[in-house]
Parts: sequence; structure tokens; C-alpha cells
Amino acid sequence: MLILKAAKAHIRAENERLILEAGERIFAQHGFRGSTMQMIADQAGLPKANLHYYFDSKEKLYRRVVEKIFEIWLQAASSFENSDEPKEALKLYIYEKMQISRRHPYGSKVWANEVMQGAPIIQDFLETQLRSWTDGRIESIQAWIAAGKIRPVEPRWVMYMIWATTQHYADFGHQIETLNADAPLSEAQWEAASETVFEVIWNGLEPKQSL
Amino acid sequence: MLILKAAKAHIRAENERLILEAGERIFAQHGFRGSTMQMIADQAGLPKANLHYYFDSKEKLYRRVVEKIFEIWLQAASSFENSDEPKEALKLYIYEKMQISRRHPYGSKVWANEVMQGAPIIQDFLETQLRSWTDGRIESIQAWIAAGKIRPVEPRWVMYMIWATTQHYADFGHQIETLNADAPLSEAQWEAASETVFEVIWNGLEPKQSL
DNA sequence: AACACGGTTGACCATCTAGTCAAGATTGTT
DNA sequence: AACAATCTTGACTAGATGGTCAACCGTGTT
Repeated sequence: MLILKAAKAHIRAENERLILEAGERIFAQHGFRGSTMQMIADQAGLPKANLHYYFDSKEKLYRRVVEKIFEIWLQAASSFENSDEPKEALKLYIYEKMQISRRHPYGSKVWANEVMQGAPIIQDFLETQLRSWTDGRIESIQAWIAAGKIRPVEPRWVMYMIWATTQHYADFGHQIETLNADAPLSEAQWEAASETVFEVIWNGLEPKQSL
Repeated sequence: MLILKAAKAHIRAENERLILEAGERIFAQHGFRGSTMQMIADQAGLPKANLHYYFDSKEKLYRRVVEKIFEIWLQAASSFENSDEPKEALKLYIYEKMQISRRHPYGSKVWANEVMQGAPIIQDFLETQLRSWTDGRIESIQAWIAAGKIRPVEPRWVMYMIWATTQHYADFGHQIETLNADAPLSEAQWEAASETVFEVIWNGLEPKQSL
């Protein structure tokens, strides 16, 4: 009966969640080809055949993982719109993205991996959602420039700078830990890093006072 | 006879070069596990068995590729020492690193891939060469701070910022092209991006004039 | 011409892995 | 209790892939 489908829906929801979480971790650590369905199954604590019951193929599972990450980033974007003042908007956005790098390092790595390989799976995402999202942000920045609130800079290069610096803390987290005497960044270090990233960028963009 | 070894040395040198170049390209595009010796062989225009004649294993070939990249980066480091003035030193270093991102995008991606996966192959490099190199650079920055030439900032976060922003143009080159109407950055765009990266970082670090 | 050494290569093998399948276990409904 | 839909899972298959090997080739030396 159709009712049964709904009745057992929570089993499906829970298992899909387990598998997606395991997939995110494994794909981040080994790349798409380097990850095996067996590894993901072990990580999720389920038999491999069960993964294929919920996801048709390795590729479809991977796509779902990448989509999930992209949605998280889109949400952070709202910081950008929550204020007309660039200083406030940039501070919110940068802190938010640093937070995401800290909380979702695996997701960030999966994204980086995918893009580095030429986005074979999610190219359509780049061309539709990312492109239109970026265009919106560029308009915001241009408005700030027009209003004399920040220096005249090509908005794209600024966007890339923010993405690069914040995501670096996730994507190159291992290198950062190694250079931090093999210790993860402490609470205070995360705060200091976020602060520095924001301060340098903001001071870099703020119109010169003395002129 | 031993003389023969020298006589055919150029064949070995040439083929190793071909294979390393092909490896860099393929490893960058597909990751370590995603790359097959067959792909690399095809790219190099040699039969697969020939690769194993020059490099014992896929892993050893990979390691050589990564080492080569690291050496290029180390060379760029000299920019840092060529001037006592931070503005000049940073400008040289940033422009140099942008140039490397443009000329060696594959190498940068291989490095990023390796580090993202926890540096399984070249961890010893991080702990020895990269660590000591970084310590040296940190000292330079601290000296600038002590001399009041730049604002007091934690040098590490600044280093990471420079690495992140410059390498982003190689590692996320595909994303940048997609957002550039699917066109590679022009000469003028590379120049403008380098300029902006440097300007924002320098203005971000320069002590405030009016105080 | 005969030799020796480095270089070349097609064929082969052991292993790994995505995906399949059919039999069986669970679960909610009647 | 009987049922049907959903979920579970061990065993299996076809194909890919790193690495090996033995026969062969080219070249400079004697």
C-alpha cells in the first residue's frame, strides 16, 4: 500500500543521511575515484549492497554530496544581503565562511576536488546557480564602489579573494595543522585567523582616510 | 661498458621528462587514484611498460611529480628575501606566485590534491622543508612588524592568505573560467587580478597613515 | 662482424571494485 | 495471523588496473 511508503520513510531518511555523511567524509579524503563504495559502507556502518539500494550508483551518491555542500554555501550568502554597509556585510560573510570551513571541512574539500578536476559532475551547477549567485554579489560590490564606500576594485577579484582565504582553512587544513606543531587550531586561533582575514581585506578595501 | 650509460643518458633524461610532464597533467586532472598508468602513458606517447622501466611504481612517479612542484615554489620564495622593504618583497612574491599559478596550474592542483588528502605521500616534506621554510618567512614578517613597517598581525595568517589567494587562480581556474563566460583570463585580466591581490593585501597591512 | 648494454614492448596475471541479484528479514496494516 | 511493501545482505560477475616478464631492438665499441 502507498501508506507503507510514508510509514517507513524515516528509515529511508535516516539511512540516506548516514550514507551521505559517510560519503562526504570518504570522498573528501580520497577523491571520487579513490573512494570505494566499500569504504563508504564501512564508514556508514552498513553493508555495501545497502548503499546501492538507496543510491543507484557511486556517481549519483557523489552528486548528492556535492549538491548538499553547495546549498550550505548558498545559505551563507545571505550574510551578504543582510546589511547595506560593506564593513558589516563583509565581516558577517567572512566570519560565516570561516565557520563553514571549520564545521564542514569535508564538504569544502569535496567541492575543491570536483572543481579542480574541471567539475565533470556538477558543471551545470557552476553555469547556472553559481553564475547567477556571483552576478548578484558583484552588483552589491559595484554599488558600494559607486557610493564611495570601498575603493574601486574589480569585484570578481575580491570575491575570489574571500573564497580563497576562507576555504583555504578547510582545504589546506592538514597543512595548517602540520605548521601548527601538528595541532588543530584552537578556538582562539580560529578567532584570530577570522579576525585577521577580515581586517586585512577590509583595510585593503576601505577608501583612504587621509586623502 | 660504463661509457654506454653516459652515451644513452640523454634518452633517459628525455623520457623521464616526458613522463613527469604527462604525470603532472594527468594527476592534476584525475587525482592519484583516478589517474591510470595507461592514461599517463598515452599522454606521454609511450607504451605503459616503458613507464615502469623508468619509474618503479605509480607512487614513486607521483612523488617525483610532487617534489618537482615543491621546488618551483621554493624558488619563488627568494622574492621574499630580495628586499628589506615589505611592500617591495610582498609585491614580488605575490606577482611571482600568480605567475606560477598561470604557468604551472597542473602542479598546483597536484599539490592541493595531495594536501587535501592529508599528504599521505609527502608528509615528510611538510614536516621538514615546508616547516623550516615557513619559519624563516615568519621571521621576516615579524621583523617588519617590529620595525613598524606593517601592522601587528600574526604572520601565519598572512602567509596563508597569500598562498590561498594566489593558488586559487590555479586550483580553481576552471571555476574562474566558467564565471568569466567560459573564457580563460586574458593577459590584462591576469595583470589586474595580480594587481588587486597585491593592492588589497598591501593596503590591508600598511600602517594607517593618519594616526 | 660480434658483442654488450640500455631501451622497448605486447602479452599476461593477480587483485580490486562497481554494480547485480535473489533469498530472506522487518514492519505496518488489515 | 496473514499480507504486502520495504529493507537487508551475502555471494557473485564483468571489467579495469598496477605491475611483471621475456623476447626483442638499437647503438656504440672492439
